[in-house]
Amino acid sequence: MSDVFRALADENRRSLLDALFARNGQSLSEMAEKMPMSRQAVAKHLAILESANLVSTAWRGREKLHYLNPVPIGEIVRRWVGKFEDARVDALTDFKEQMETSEEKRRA
Amino acid sequence: MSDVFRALADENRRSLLDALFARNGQSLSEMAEKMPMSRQAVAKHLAILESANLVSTAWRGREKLHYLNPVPIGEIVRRWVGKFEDARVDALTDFKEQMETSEEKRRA
DNA sequence: TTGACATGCAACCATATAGTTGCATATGAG
DNA sequence: CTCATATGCAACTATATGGTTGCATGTCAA
Repeated sequence: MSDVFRALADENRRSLLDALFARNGQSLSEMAEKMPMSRQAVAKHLAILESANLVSTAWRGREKLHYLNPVPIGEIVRRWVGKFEDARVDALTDFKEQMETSEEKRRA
Repeated sequence: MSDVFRALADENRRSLLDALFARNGQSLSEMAEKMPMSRQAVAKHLAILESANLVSTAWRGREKLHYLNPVPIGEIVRRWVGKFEDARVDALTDFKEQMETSEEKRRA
């Protein structure tokens, strides 16, 4: 899981996912052309996405094709984030109560 | 948005969010006690969470209290991740088709 | 077979990040 | 007032990260 967040932390890697979202199954060179960096740099980013299981790859001859991972990647993130989202309203309540409490303390 | 992912990329920062989830409105020292690092290190992490809008703070006297941000933080992440999740089934289809295509090419 | 193309591997570099320590400042308690 | 507590600020360090370049390897095509 930490791998997923780390992988998503980089803007360039999110761009790569966007590119695959636009057209799935692209080769490394293909993706590298659109990015403002060397092919090797892109290869590293894709490797990180792959090891975070956000992207899976398949060889076709000498080309390495990249696919948005068919595994429900989002679930991991959503589950973790969702936990906090569910607490949202309570948190707001806590926050306001706390603010009021400190107000009272100040006046006291 | 990139700030959010970057902020979440660190395990220690996720722990801090967990700690606030367990008990909202803790002071810096309070949170630092539970973490395996100096108070200053924790302060930096909390500052990052705060600037990513994941945590908001309020002073009560000399204590700085930390709250899970009442703003729907999850929305950002969920929306972004959800985009890819929606593409999940299609991606799987693409992937399989591509595999089969390369099979055929190989046999040809 | 030979050459061009696609990728991988390794060394290297600059900067960002996560941590430290030491000291300064502000507030609450006695 | 004075002292302890809570936090902030700044300098410094080590390692991680994102990028580069050069060369090796593997595969398709003529």
